[in-house]
Amino acid sequence: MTDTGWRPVKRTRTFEDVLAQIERRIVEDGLTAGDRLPAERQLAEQLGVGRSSVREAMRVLETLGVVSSQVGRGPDAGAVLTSRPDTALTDLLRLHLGLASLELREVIDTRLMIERWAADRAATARADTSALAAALAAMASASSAEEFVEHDTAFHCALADASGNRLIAAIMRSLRDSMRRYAVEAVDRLGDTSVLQADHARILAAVGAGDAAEAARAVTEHLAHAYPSLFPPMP
Amino acid sequence: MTDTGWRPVKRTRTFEDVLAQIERRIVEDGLTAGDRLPAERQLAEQLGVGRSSVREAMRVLETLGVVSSQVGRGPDAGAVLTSRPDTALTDLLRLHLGLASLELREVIDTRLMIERWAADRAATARADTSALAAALAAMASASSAEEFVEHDTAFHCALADASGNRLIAAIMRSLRDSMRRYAVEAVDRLGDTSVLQADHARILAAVGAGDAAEAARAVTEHLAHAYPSLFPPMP
DNA sequence: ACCACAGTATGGTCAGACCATAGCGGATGC
DNA sequence: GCATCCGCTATGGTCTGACCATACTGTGGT
Repeated sequence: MTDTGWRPVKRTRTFEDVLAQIERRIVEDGLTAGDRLPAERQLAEQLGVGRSSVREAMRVLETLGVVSSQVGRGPDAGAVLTSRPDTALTDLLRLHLGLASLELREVIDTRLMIERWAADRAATARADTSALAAALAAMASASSAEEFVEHDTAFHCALADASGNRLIAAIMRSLRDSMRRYAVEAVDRLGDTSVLQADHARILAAVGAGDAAEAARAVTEHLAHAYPSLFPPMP
Repeated sequence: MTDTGWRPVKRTRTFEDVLAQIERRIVEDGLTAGDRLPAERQLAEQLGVGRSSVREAMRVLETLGVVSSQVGRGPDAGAVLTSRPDTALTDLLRLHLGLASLELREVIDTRLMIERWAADRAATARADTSALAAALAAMASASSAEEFVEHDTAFHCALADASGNRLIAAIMRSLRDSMRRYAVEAVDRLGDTSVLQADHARILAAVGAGDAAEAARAVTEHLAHAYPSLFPPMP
């Protein structure tokens, strides 16, 4: 029962070693998006491992949105460092929603939190609102729920972008992407999108006017309109 | 320039097909954490692909915190569905911080946003504060910056847990894990942790008293104390 | 009833082969 | 001289088959 001083032998899979070495190289050499990694075969030989282990490490890095693999030959071929945290986050959320280890309520609450913050920031910073206005206009001419949600997503992602925080923007994009199905259902259930469009216009106006408090309020009420079942009218 | 009607042939790698089918099975069969996936060889045969493709799909799922592979034999061996979104998020953030595609400022801003929200929620819900109190006590007897940060992390994660939102809690845990290095530096720079400890006590008290506004204020000031360079004193 | 040991299903790894892709570069024709 | 074509080659993608380490299963002996 007492500590014998023995520790279980750390079982490090080969690809994890490869992963660690690649990460070390990224940090130490200061590699950034656009830089190339050695070819799989070359890396395998240099590290003294099989190509499959290198491939599994690459697969992990690709899943995390850090590298992108291109076949063929030339400067763009091979494993190139990228910066796509949002696709990785999207997959993460979608799978865990499917696994029921996350509930829609939790995702929407998170979205509300982020969006209030982003609206506040964007308004305070007097951010450029042209992308917001463009999405708003596109929404007005949407002819289906799918199309509406498409531009609605663009609007809200533009709001997150306007906050100036890329992590927030990436999380927002992922939340929207993984929720697309539920958003379309919500719009279908509502039937009429005029309330939502008015909300959007109000958000845009508040951000444009630099009124942070009003922007946050507008966002909050907008989500309550879109998901009335999750935000019951307060007494 | 105009649309010719031609679409680029979708290049679907085999492992992506495998991935899609596994995901479909998870959703359609309602699989959840604890359930087992077929063995790699069996899956490969049933899908008519090589084992390596199945392995790469497994690697992706493992990276996303959805499955966990165990060697050996028996009920616990093989690929078992799990629910570890936080480890996946941690890797994601750490790598992107290393890649310099995210800045520390963005991460800390995100943390402040989350923590204010969590404190508000925990206070409003009158959540159980025993985990917070335990971490606070442990911090008081810490003898090194590393140890202090360890319990500090526990405190803040407990706060996120108390919000009742697992996604928020997972993001919080990941933010802290990927920032550990910087947190230790910050504590070292401060030298004295008494201010931070007083902040923690204030947060705990506010949550315990159900004072949401005060809890959010306390959290905000706490982060300003911990990272004075990022939150310059307002005029 | 217990224990030791062979059996076996599992993931982990490697080696080698072949394919598809796409840029590179020399050969060819004008 | 220039443009075009076509083979070469480096790259990732995939499959096969083999072998190893691990850890449970079941059997047989005590």
